[in-house]
This record gives sequence, structure tokens and C-alpha cells, in this order.
Amino acid sequence: MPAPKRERLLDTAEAIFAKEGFKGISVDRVLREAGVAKMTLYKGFDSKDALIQETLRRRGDRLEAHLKLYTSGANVGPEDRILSVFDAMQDWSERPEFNGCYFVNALTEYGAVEGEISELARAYKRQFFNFLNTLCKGVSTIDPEDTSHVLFMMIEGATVSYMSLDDRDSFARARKVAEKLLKHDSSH
Amino acid sequence: MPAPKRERLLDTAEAIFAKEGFKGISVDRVLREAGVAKMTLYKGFDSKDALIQETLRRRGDRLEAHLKLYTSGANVGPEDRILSVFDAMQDWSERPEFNGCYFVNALTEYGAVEGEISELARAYKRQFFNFLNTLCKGVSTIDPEDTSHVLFMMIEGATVSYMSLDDRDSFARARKVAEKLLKHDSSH
DNA sequence: TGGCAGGTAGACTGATCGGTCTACACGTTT
DNA sequence: AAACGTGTAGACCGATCAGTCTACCTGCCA
Repeated sequence: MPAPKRERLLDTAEAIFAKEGFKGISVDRVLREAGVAKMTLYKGFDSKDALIQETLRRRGDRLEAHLKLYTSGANVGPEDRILSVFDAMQDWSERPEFNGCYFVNALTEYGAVEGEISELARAYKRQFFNFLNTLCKGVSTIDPEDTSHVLFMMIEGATVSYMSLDDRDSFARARKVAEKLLKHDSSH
Repeated sequence: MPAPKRERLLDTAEAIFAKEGFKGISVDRVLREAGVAKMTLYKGFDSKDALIQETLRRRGDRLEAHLKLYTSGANVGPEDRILSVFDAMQDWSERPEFNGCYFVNALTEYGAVEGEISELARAYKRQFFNFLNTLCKGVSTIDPEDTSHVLFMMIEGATVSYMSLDDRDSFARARKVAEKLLKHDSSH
């Protein structure tokens, strides 16, 4: 499959899946909106599930790059590096393709049955947690294990609050809580 | 439709929808597992969507009763009332029917299109937020608006962490953070 | 005991699903 | 220009979807 068609197909698929879920969307719908023929899809991918898996990988890699962009400043302290994750997620959530966490959404539809999709989704969530965990290990005054779990919870919670209550300030609010926690933890 | 069949149908439907999502589940599957005939379903409900709506209402009412059970103690201070929401959710999450938030899950599949299902799901999330908000108004030393949003985020985040990282301690962890916040906020 | 009514089983319908097959269009090579 | 090969369009396939229809069963009242 020529690269531009493949790109268009994956971009369209990811956009639709993100907004409207996976199982309820037909491949015909994706094909129609992408302007791509069915054989073109099935030459490049084994199945609809394989297409979904590839959109998960692409989104995961894109999110990872986005996070690293925000947290890899040279002259920033470890606490600020952590706080900038919240800025990164706020920016991420303002993109039109955002509709809650793509991987969590995949898990609600595929998590009950073992399979490559649920494994991929879980792997990317663990990867995000490990990313937070590594950042926390740079701060000597906190328990990295506990704090990274708390940070993970706050970011996931901000995501859900953003979506289900239309709370546009959720990430800023979560960031403030994180600031408080990073300060207070160091005081005992 | 006789009451016991209706109950069995709704219980089975809710259990399957909770574990495996909505759109990917056929009414035939629900019928088979409930041991109920198709006509019995369609005498009692207009459509699959109407059945889903009723499961949302039932679960919402059940969760509300569960929360009130935990938070309506007579001789409990307002802070402890708030903290007991985390105990309630931990208990709730240990039930076999738990698989993340039923309403958030419904929103990931139906949230993009206006409809009765997404409206119901959003309404129950707002109701939960309002419940937290009311509890917060009983504590004079905090900003109820801000705190209830933060509590909402933490509970939703604990739910996602529980599901996607298999973090069985997420609600206890979130409760500890809430304790800290309720104390610290009162000190300035 | 006869007849009526409510409820149920499961065959059936048209639409739509994921996936395949075929016929052809077009750029490249000779 | 002729022959070839890659890639595409869309008809097509069996399976399955949500929802309906019909034939029957069963309990109830006369």
C-alpha cells in the first residue's frame, strides 16, 4: 500500500475510533471517510483488529513524544518536570482528536477478553505509569512508588472529569493538587 | 412481562454490558444467558437501547443507595462523611459486577452522539458530582466547589487505576490523599 | 370441559457486518 | 505500442445484527 493512502487510512480510523468507539464502527465507514478501497485496507492489514492495533501503537508513540517534549527541558528541576506532565496533558486534551484516553477506551470495549488489543492498551498504560515513576525517582523527598500511583490517578481522573463533567480546568486543578503534594511530602 | 423474568433479563444485561461493553454485545447473547425469549424482551422494552437505558437507571439508583448507606451515619463529622465515600467505592469496586464506571463506559461508546443513553450517563455523573459537592458544603474550612471537583477526579482516577494497572489499593491511596487535602486546606 | 387471553419459543426478515473475489485501470519496461 | 504487474473499485459472500411474526402452550374462568 502506498504510504500516503496508509497514512490517511490510519489517521481517519484513529479519529473515528477515538470519537465513537471501536466495535460500533464498521470498516466500510472508515473506508468511506478515508476515501480508500477495501482491498487497499486488507492488503495492508490482516483484519479490522490489526488496523485498530496499529492506531493504538501510533497514538501511543505520538503521546510519548508529546510528553517527552514537555518534560525533557535541560535546566528544569525534577518537581517541575513532573508538573509539566499536567501541562502536556492539558495541551493534549485541547486537541480535537482528544476524547478521553484512547487506551482506556479500548480497554472498556476489549478489556474483558484476552487479546492483542487489550494487551496493547494495557501495555501503553503501564508505560505511562513507568514514565511517571521514573520522573518521581528524581525527587529524593518523596516515595516514588506511592507518588507515581497518585499522579497516575490524578491524570486519569482529570481526563474523566474533563469528559464527563465538561470540566475544562481539570488538568490545571490536578496540577495544583500535585504541587501541594510534592511540597507537603517533603516536609516529613 | 412477569417481574422475575424482567429482573433476570435486566440483571443479566447489566452484568454483560458492564464486563464487555454495549455495542459489541448482541441481544441474542443477553437473551440466551438470561434464558428469556426475544418476544419477552420486546414486550417489555422498545429496543436494545431502551434496555440499556434501564440498566443505567438501575445501576445508578443502586450506586446512590450504596453511597448513602456509607455516608449517612448519624454521629459522623463532615470530613469523615467525605472520606467514607472512598470506603464505599472500595467496597463497590470489590463486587464482581464492577468493571470501571458503568456510566463512563457508556459515554465512551455513546458519548459522541446525542441520545438518551449518553444523556442518562452524563446525568448520573453530574448527580455523583453534586453528591460530593453537597458533602463538601458541610466543611467550612474548604472551598466546596474546588474540593468537590478534586474529589471527583480522585475517585474517577482511582477507578481507572484499579482497572488499567490492576491497582487494588487505588481507593485507599486516594483516600489518604483526600485526608491530607482536607487537613491542609483548613490550615490557610 | 371448553374457550379465551397472556406469554413464550424460535423461525423469519431486511440490513449490515467483516472479509474476499474479480475485473479493470494505469504506469513501467521493452 | 504491446505486454506486464501493481493496486484499486465495488460487487459479492456467509454470518450475524436488531427487531417482527406466527404458532403454540399454559393457566384461568365459566
